[in-house]
Amino acid sequence: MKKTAKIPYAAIERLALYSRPLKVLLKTGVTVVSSEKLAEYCGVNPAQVRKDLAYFGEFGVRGVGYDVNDLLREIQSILATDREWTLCIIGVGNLGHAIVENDNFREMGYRFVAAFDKDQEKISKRLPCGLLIESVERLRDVVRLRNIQIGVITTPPDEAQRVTDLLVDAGIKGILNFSPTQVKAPKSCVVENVDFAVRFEHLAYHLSKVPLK
Amino acid sequence: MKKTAKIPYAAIERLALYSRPLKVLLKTGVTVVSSEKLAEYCGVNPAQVRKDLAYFGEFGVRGVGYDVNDLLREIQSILATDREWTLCIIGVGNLGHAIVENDNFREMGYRFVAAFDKDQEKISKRLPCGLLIESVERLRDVVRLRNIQIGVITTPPDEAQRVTDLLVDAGIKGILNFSPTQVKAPKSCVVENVDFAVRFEHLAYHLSKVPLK
DNA sequence: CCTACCATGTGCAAAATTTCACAATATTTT
DNA sequence: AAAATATTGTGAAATTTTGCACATGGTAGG
Ligand SMILES: NC(=O)c1ccc[n+]([C@@H]2O[C@H](COP(=O)([O-])OP(=O)(O)OC[C@H]3O[C@@H](n4cnc5c(N)ncnc54)[C@H](O)[C@@H]3O)[C@@H](O)[C@H]2O)c1
Ligand SMILES: NC(=O)c1ccc[n+]([C@@H]2O[C@H](COP(=O)([O-])OP(=O)(O)OC[C@H]3O[C@@H](n4cnc5c(N)ncnc54)[C@H](O)[C@@H]3O)[C@@H](O)[C@H]2O)c1
Repeated sequence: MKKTAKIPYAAIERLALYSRPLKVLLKTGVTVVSSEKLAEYCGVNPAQVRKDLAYFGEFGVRGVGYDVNDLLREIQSILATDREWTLCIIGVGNLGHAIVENDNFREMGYRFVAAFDKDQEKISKRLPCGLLIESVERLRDVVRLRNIQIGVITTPPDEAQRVTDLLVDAGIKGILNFSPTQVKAPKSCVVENVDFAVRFEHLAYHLSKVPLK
Repeated sequence: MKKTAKIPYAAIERLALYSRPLKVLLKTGVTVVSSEKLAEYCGVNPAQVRKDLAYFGEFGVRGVGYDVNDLLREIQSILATDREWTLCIIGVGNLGHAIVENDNFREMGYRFVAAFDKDQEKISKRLPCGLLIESVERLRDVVRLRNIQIGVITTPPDEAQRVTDLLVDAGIKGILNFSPTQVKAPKSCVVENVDFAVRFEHLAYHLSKVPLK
């Protein structure tokens, strides 16, 4: 594999996808898996699986397949989920609550160490996970003090850019924005806009092409 | 534009993206927008905007741009969000709760008319939006009775395929699966797997490539 | 009515991504 | 130990998607 081949954006996302069945196989006691099986579990082409993995190294054994445990560790190392990340959430509404309380994220190494809101009713309340909701006015200080790397935005869309600017100003390195607007930040801060309502719209589009009987 | 050009999957998702700033412009009283502006708001190339729209028709006026109101309606018509869809949710945990309670979805035409869980503690409780949580055992009957078209899965991943099979059996036409596993269904049922934890992993990957100071 | 101007719609080239097909290599069978 | 079988890694082909560049058609001002 050419050393500096450009890695498709989609390949990274598929890597994450591959890790899901690997975890299940590991628990089930299966030790080896082929690109064909893995592809089947994830609904992709086997050559795609092999090529995606080949961007990062040679993890398989010809004629045999991939060692489940090894491959999972390799993928986690590539995706940097083998380490701890410190995060904060801004906007503790229904979605923010769901994300912060999700055990899965903790297991993946995402540790929420702060939660901010601007609603006086919510500030100073404690979440089930133990996290205290703080005023968004404290954001800058708290981000610096607790060395927070990633900010997750779950405010309404009209507040999202303002919150982004606050986060950037506080020196945050990455942002996940769940509000349905594209926020912008300087190159020093990596932004991922996650508008998952588009998936509803995508489904509706497909259903509208299909006779609904 | 060639009549039967194959429409890229990504084009559909971008259409949804374009609708977000259009709604804001409409509210702000702006009546006309150029592909350049729209592209800027959405972080894409202006030619891309024009080409995406051209798959479906000629919505603009040369030398002028697009009428905000008209374009929004066209997009909503294409994405079939100009009509009502009836949905149910399976798994009323934190995420399921957030989705059902989200006003935005209702405004987009997604009407949740049933919520199912298997937890006896939750069954028969009423959600803030007024929806009653019902036993998943009633799924088949309720789906048919209330003419439900789309099922949204927010159960843990190890239950997702079972729930999918139930939904398919009940005759559902589309499924949105939010659990981190790829569920499979016959071609008669359109499935959209929405594993948004991959976006966390994607961000972590990028941050690990960047010096974190 | 003519001219200057502007932004769309689109043919075509470029780039990116996916898939094929097979050489390479490990294991199992005879 | 040779043959048969299995499955990876990858160059090259096929396909898909994006972006350029400009003709086209509409507006506005004189
Ligand atoms: N709920 C969902 O299923 C869902 C799905 C996709 C996207 N979203 C988006 O996620 C965002 C949150 O959704 P939700 O359902 O949790 O809404 P919500 O109204 O329940 O929560 C929003 C929270 O943000 C807080 N907030 C507002 N402005 C703030 C600011 N400047 N600083 C700090 N906190 C602020 C509010 O006080 C509130 O607690 C919205 O943009 C929504 O469109 C939600
Ligand atoms: N919370 C998040 O931010 C988040 C993000 C991404 C993905 N997810 C995924 O979404 C799913 C739900 O997440 P959550 O945080 O809401 O979890 P949760 O534990 O709060 O909720 C799960 C709910 O599903 C119900 N359930 C379990 N099996 C069922 C069955 N067979 N039929 C009907 N109901 C059943 C449970 O009783 C519970 O109420 C999980 O798969 C999770 O991985 C969650």
